Amino acid sequence: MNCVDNKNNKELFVSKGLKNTKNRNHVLELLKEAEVPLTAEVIYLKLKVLDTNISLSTVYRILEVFIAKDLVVKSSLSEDNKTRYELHKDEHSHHLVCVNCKKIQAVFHCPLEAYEKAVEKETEFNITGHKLEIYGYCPECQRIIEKH
Amino acid sequence: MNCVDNKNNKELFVSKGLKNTKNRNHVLELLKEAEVPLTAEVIYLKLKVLDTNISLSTVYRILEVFIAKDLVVKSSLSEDNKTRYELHKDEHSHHLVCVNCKKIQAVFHCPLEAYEKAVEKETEFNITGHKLEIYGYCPECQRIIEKH
DNA sequence: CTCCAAATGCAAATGTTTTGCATTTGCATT
DNA sequence: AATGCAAATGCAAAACATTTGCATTTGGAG
Repeated sequence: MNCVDNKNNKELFVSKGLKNTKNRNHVLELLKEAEVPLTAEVIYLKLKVLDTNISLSTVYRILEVFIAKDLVVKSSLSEDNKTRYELHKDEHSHHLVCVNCKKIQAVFHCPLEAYEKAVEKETEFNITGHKLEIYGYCPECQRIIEKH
Repeated sequence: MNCVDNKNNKELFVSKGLKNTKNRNHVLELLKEAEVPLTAEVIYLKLKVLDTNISLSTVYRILEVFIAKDLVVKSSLSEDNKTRYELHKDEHSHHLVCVNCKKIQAVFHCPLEAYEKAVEKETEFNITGHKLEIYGYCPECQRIIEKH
């Protein structure tokens, strides 16, 4: 089983051949709670605040191994040059990014299955996935901008 | 008019309030010829070869001003950490990336207009655009992998 | 409890992108 | 065509994000 759905962390780590460490638990918990993809630095800072002493390179290494084990995916085709990370879930969603305040919000339902099949036919690629990000102005920023 | 379609460079620069410089012409030409988004470094190296002496920071600055004037859009692939740049065209396309050899190929036809409208309704965002990347194995890599 | 490979922390190295500043260039104006 | 000035450029250094080397610590198998 590839995805992080309903499983306790220890069981998950063991099934992936990973040691069950404090740091990995913390990072995984943060990612589970997160509603949007997080940068390595944000993870590092959040854990610093929660007393935990983790080093930034450990955060990167944990994310790297999580990716290798298909627990996490890199996400964000985005503007800033920071890589963001999120859990690899079965139910896949996309992100709506406010171009003004940069707020990120998840959008469920993805209309691309049929499209992938069509592209597969047209290009002879064997399609394995896609990333989609949608940009626009969130309701709050629309109001702010209208006032000017 | 926002997009780079049929216009000579000088006219385009003037209409955007930009000086018509040798470097900007070279960068714009390269982007016009490119079939896939280019990194700043690739642009720099290609121009070096073509005798032109440009500095890497100038490449970055030109790309920055082209983005500000809506001539260019960033289109970073999440896999590598290099930002890529391509012309902002009216006819919009997406990219198909081989997860094995990293080859990039454009896909025309985009099925997302209706979806954008639906998301707009659902979220009250005012949608301005999206980025889509599709991943898979290209025909050549499929063959190579089958052999093993 | 012991032991060893795997995980971690820290500092230094890398690779990409940005910035400061002195010099050059495009172009509007004589 | 010559002049002046803001904008553009080159180069070196700075700023970031990410990765790596190495000495130390830790999880968990035996």
